[in-house]
Amino acid sequence: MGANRKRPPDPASISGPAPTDPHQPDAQRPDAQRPDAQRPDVAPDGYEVTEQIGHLLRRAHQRATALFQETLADPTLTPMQFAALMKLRDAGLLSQNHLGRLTAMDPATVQGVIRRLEERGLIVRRADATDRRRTLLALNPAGAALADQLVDSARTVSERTLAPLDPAERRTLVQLLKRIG
Amino acid sequence: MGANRKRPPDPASISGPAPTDPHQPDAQRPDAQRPDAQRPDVAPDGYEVTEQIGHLLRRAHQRATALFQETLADPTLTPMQFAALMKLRDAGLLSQNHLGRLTAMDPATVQGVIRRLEERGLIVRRADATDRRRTLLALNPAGAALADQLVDSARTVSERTLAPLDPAERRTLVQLLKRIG
DNA sequence: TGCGGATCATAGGTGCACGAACAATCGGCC
DNA sequence: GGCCGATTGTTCGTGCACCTATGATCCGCA
Repeated sequence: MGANRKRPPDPASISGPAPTDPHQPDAQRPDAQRPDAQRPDVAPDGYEVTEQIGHLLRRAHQRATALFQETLADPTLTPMQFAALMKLRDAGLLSQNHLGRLTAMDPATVQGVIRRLEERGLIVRRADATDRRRTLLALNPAGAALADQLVDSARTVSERTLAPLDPAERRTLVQLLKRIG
Repeated sequence: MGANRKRPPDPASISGPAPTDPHQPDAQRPDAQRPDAQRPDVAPDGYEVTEQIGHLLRRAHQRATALFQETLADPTLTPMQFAALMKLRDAGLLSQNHLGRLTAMDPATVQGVIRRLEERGLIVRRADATDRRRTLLALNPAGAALADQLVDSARTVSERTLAPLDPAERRTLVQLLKRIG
């Protein structure tokens, strides 16, 4: 994520950086044979990074994030900012650490996410009277309104992300991901 | 990723930041009811961020990365550095952009990854004589040796990541991810 | 031959992710 | 009542991810 999120994205582009193209001319170019013929040009064993589960998860997450950016009604919100917003919408009031646990964010990451949301005037922070270590977070009216307003397009994000799959496959994927997540 | 990758991780810990705990006392604390009773404490509509495909992919990728760090024989290598190493092992010689396409890395990201690999003395960069825009990349002997040496533990990473699933489920997950990735 | 579009590498900027280290505070237990 | 371990939030440092903008180079085509 990150980057310049100040401009509505091109609705035509669906991709992240590039779709892991399987084979381009490069490796077959006349002078690209190998450094000194010391390396074979295919894996000596069958290991293929691109086929590994870690890489596939990264790719899928990459595409999901790209779709989020180009589909959400407010393209200036990042996925994590949106997640924090929605969790606060449900919970009403949360400490930073608890928000982090609910959204699987590191405390140090929560720090940055809520700081930016506060700077944008979407949430308020106040000290917890009963536990002076804590900072309580809540949406302010602007944040609450924005949250409500974005739900529809957020559903579309999920819809578009799962678009290549039929309903049964979608359920299967979700279940499997929950088990390895 | 990132952080201090200078110390072997605790083999007991398998998690990322925290397992998205469903409900902790916080939201039910006496004073944590709601700001001014202006927000209900459950989603007014049925939208649950944590259930969305984007969040599940992020969580799964998070765990896969954590397992990578604590399983790979060389814990100082990041997933992307490792991926670059393996792709160069297969291809022998690649331009930076082509490496980026093969591994789904943005050109700007490739920049940083290969710079660090070069600083560690694992790869060499030289100008392409036939196309002066390009920088060709190749493993040097140290990089080639390291790459060969890490394959085994890399297989273990995938194995551990998929551990909760039986063989049929693993194949299903991989196929579904390829279709949405 | 020369021009315009495409490609390659890079720099600068923002945001997420996470480990480590801190200071303040809380809480249980002697 | 006081100490010690745990929790909370923060800062710092590193790395990935991606956008924009630039300059150099390549290539097809008139």
